[in-house]
Amino acid sequence: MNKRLFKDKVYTELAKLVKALANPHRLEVIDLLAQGPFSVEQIAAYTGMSVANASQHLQTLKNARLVTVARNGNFIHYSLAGENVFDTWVELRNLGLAHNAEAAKVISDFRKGKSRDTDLIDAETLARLLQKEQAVILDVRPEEEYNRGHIHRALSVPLESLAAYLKKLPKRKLIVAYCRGPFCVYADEAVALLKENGYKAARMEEGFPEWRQKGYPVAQVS
Amino acid sequence: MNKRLFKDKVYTELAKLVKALANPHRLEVIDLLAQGPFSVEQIAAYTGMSVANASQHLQTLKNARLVTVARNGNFIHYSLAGENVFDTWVELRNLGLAHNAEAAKVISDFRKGKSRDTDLIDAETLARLLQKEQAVILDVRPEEEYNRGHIHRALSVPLESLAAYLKKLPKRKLIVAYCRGPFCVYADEAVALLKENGYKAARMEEGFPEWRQKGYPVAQVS
DNA sequence: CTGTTATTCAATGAAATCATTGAATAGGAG
DNA sequence: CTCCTATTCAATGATTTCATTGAATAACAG
Repeated sequence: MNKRLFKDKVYTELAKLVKALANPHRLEVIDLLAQGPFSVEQIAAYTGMSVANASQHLQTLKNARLVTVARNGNFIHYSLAGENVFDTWVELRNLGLAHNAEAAKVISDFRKGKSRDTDLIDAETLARLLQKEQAVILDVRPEEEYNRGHIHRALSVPLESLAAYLKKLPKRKLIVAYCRGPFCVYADEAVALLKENGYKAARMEEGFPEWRQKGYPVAQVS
Repeated sequence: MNKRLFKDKVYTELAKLVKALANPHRLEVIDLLAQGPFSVEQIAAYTGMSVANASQHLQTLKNARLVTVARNGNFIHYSLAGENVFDTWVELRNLGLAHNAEAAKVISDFRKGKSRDTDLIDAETLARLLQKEQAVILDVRPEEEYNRGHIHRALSVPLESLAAYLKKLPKRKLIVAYCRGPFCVYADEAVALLKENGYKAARMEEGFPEWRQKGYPVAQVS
């Protein structure tokens, strides 16, 4: 076989894979599916797409073998096709944040809108605090996602329940909120609310999937 | 700011980055630039593009901050914008080979065309052989690339010179050829030629950039 | 079986990507 | 300054991507 023909084929095949990732909606879907399986309807609702549109994007992800399908009664649940799909997404995300000043700015602007100085701690720091029992950890995702797996000792306090839950929290300890990932806004809103009420609060920069990826302690059914 | 608007912005920005990667020519350019800086003319020649077309693709890579530009006399040299660009490319490549059976097949078919049973060894194995001095390592890339950096103790034997070089090689030791990366075909052709002439030969699956990425010993001007 | 619900499919038009062509620039050589 | 060469730019048409719409499937409930 011709050398050039061979290379054309190889890079074209790889480009197909990358093309399947090269769309904002599909990236968001992958980010969401890192939490676990979701139905088309749920995916559409979470990402603000019409169901038909979500379905189409899911087809292209499926054709690229990035997601897998499982029928569950009347529903069809999509999941990431493997650990390495999430790993690649994280790699792309980090590259984007490092090289695309615009993306980094969008995030920091948004955070500034939520509270004057947002305290951010990374997974490594939180792991240390957890070990020394120096922090209360709040999982502010929907309870369903908490039930699928969460940081060891984290409490499930979905954002809607936080206001009612406030008085149960200690004022002296640091309250750390986390949610799905670095782009998830629940944690930012939780921290803002906590601070308004005089608590010491911070958000973990990453989300649950990153925590698990790094091998820190989790509680998980499976 | 609206939550959905924020997410749209973030994922759109990231998708721009991924879109810049989502093209066979641009992937090949990144693979090539992993060897070091090249001029537009060289890039066009190596990848089989017209100069104008290569230039356009380089512009989109530049706009995404994936490559950097440096003027050198009359020429303009493009380089990868950082270590992590190569890391991401490797991640995407691996994901592609793992999830896209078609891509894996194209490669294995091509290798089968070169020799009955292609002996492949990975960087880890070669590192062990190198340490025990049990292999002769041939760098079959163009000499210019060898000069920029190569595996410790590797000999520069560009493919064209291999036939003339044959008699200097020992028949008892294993001869390991490597080139730019897993898609580089020089090494396959070198191994085929070596085997035809009764040598024990294998190719290292990865290329020089991967070897360096993994932290194995290199000789390098810097 | 019939009706219901979740999902997919097919068709459409708007927008973006791509390769080619030929002209424009910008810097070095003489 | 003028010529030369490497690179970029602008315009064109072909192809692909994308969201929307409404119809088609496929599995479950009764």
